Amino acid sequence: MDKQRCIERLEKKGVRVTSIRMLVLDALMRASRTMSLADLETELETVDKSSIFRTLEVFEANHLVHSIDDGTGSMKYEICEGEDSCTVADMHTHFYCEKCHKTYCLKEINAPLVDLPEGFTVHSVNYIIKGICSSCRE
Amino acid sequence: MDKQRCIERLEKKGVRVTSIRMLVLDALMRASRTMSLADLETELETVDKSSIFRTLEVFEANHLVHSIDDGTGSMKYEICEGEDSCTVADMHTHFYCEKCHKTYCLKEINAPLVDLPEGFTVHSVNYIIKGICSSCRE
DNA sequence: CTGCCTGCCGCAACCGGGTTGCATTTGTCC
DNA sequence: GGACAAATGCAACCCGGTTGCGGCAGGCAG
Repeated sequence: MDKQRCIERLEKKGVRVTSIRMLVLDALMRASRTMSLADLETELETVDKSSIFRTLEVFEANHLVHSIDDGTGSMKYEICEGEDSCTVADMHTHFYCEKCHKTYCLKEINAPLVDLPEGFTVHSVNYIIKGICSSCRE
Repeated sequence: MDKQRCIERLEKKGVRVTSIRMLVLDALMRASRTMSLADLETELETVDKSSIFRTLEVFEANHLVHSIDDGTGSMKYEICEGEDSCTVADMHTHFYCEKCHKTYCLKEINAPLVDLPEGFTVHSVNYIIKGICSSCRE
């Protein structure tokens, strides 16, 4: 685990450093894709799910992670790339594979933004494509 | 209630006509926006939620309605416009108001479709914008 | 008409993800 | 060290969705 890097990141956002926060942050940093609360629970056997849940709350409030609802019924969490907070323009596309049930981050593809009717204010955008991923179709 | 219209729609899809199916279909046809299972439960006081649930399953399987996950934790249902099944190209944008908690169908705005990396097959697209709707910002 | 069979429906119980209340532990500051 | 605040673990709860099962209704055969 890259202890130093975790501590830096936490301190940079003014989040108090604790052992659990290190564990959760590290797991998310190592993950190549999004993780659900259940994923984290499995990986961090010793940690209670409510602690993970509250940790994620804190992380999200401090723009360390953002959450994605991929429509599977369980929220996915992903570490924020930029050092600063994620804006609407930064939101990227996610792809949910209906076969292997993984949610991919297509970081290189920004979520498209359509024009809204008069009077609508945008806070966030959620763009999920469902289908079969490249490794599942053989 | 436009009884005749309901019967037509059901028969056209080969769905057996029952009183409950009429009620659910009618409620959805009258709705100007998406409805959740809970919304339907409230509107159709006399009908059990499991019956509504199973009715919606049948409707969805027969392309009478489609479901949208707006990220609020409760699925929304919306009557299919076209007489035939909804394709990816037909999917339109939805807008969730964080103040009044309603999900709007922006029928005139098709969901954008981005290019995916090699090997990914698209089945469906979910495009939700969250923010404040025009009637909530005064 | 009668009986059978299939599908629809209501009830109650269940499930899983998320959330909360509360007591305990940990950490910080003086 | 002591006091106070924050973080954590545990257990219970909540809510939307889902299922098992028994009862009912409607269509069809005899």
